[in-house]
Amino acid sequence: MSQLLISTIAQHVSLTAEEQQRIPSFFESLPVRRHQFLLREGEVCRYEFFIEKGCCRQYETDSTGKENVLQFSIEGWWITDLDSLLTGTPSRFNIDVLEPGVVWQISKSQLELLFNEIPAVERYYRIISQRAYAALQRRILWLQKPALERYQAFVAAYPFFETRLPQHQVAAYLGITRESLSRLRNKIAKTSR
Amino acid sequence: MSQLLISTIAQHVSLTAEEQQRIPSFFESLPVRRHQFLLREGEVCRYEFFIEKGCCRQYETDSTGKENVLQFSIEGWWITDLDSLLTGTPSRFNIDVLEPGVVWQISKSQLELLFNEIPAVERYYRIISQRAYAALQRRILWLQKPALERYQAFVAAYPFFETRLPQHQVAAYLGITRESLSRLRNKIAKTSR
DNA sequence: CCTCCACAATGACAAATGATAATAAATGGG
DNA sequence: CCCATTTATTATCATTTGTCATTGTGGAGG
Repeated sequence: MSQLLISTIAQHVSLTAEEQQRIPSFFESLPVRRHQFLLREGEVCRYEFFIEKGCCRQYETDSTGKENVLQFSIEGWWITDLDSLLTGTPSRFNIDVLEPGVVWQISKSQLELLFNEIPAVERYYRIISQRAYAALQRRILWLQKPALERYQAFVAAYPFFETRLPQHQVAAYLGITRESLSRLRNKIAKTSR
Repeated sequence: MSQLLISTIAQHVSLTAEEQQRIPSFFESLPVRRHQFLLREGEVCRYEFFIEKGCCRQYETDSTGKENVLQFSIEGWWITDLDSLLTGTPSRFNIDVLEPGVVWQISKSQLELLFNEIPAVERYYRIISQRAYAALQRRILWLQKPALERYQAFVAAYPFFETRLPQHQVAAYLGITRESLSRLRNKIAKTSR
């Protein structure tokens, strides 16, 4: 039973006891190990994933082999390639597991079914979609600024990632090299003492 | 009569003749002059804007006074601060007019009414929302790359902006200085001959 | 026709960031 | 607990990008 899935949804919309009981039945849960792929570049994305425990990342590998991180996702967050899922086109992204844990997956058709059966979930989905859009906009504005400000904005917005993610993953999210990030952190540490 | 508004929507969904006639009545059209603001930072955004003619930009002014462009919008495109519009919170953005023209505006309540009366428009709205989301994702990946690649990706994706926008506006969109952009263009011109 | 102003290009220099390499430290899996 | 692997730091040097100053250019408006 995923208590977290229900409580996460219930944070934004009201659910009856019966709805709370039925929702998990639309999902499948799966344990995931480190380095496991939930989606590979070139595949069509078939699921929306809810992270119950652990940590995942969505990234592309560019022509030079560099990995650019689009998103991280931890307990209580969702992750998928929405474009591929909705249009049925092959994904440009990989989604893999950084920390082992448990994810709940739901297919496109089951999701539609769930929306029809429990409209509150559709409402919840609209709310978080809108938040995700606003988050992407903020991110674009960060990326138009120098590396130090990007990093500080990131830490301010997501302080828990600071301790949880390897630094080179953070660097790949910020669009800088791990060496640059190391220098920035060193500079910050110096000026603060 | 905005033929462009109808034809733009009809590109993605089917509309009856009667629907085509009714849609514009939910909007107000207004001529706009250069430098006019459709939205100012600190205001709550009240409208979604459809550009019938002309060109607008959405941007923030950061703490150093630098203007960071989030979006450009031309004939057949939409522009608004969705977050402010939906949540009723003050906007961090300005939307102003780069080229004089005509825009059609629709309030949140009229938009909801329109969705209820003509469901095809709601479907259209979902389709373009999804496209806008995918476009933001692509943009984030561009911004994680060096300036030259950002510029080339921009030109490849939106060749018509290349001739239409002042270069310093493009630079503010790419997150680089106008001087850097000028250098990049110079380098490209040299290598191509 | 002239003037003002927005826009673009360029050079010189400073600062930030990337690339490479070497080393140290931490961590995960048997 | 140990070892292989991953991760982080640091130094050096090259490249990119930003800053500042100057000049040129074209167009809008008096």
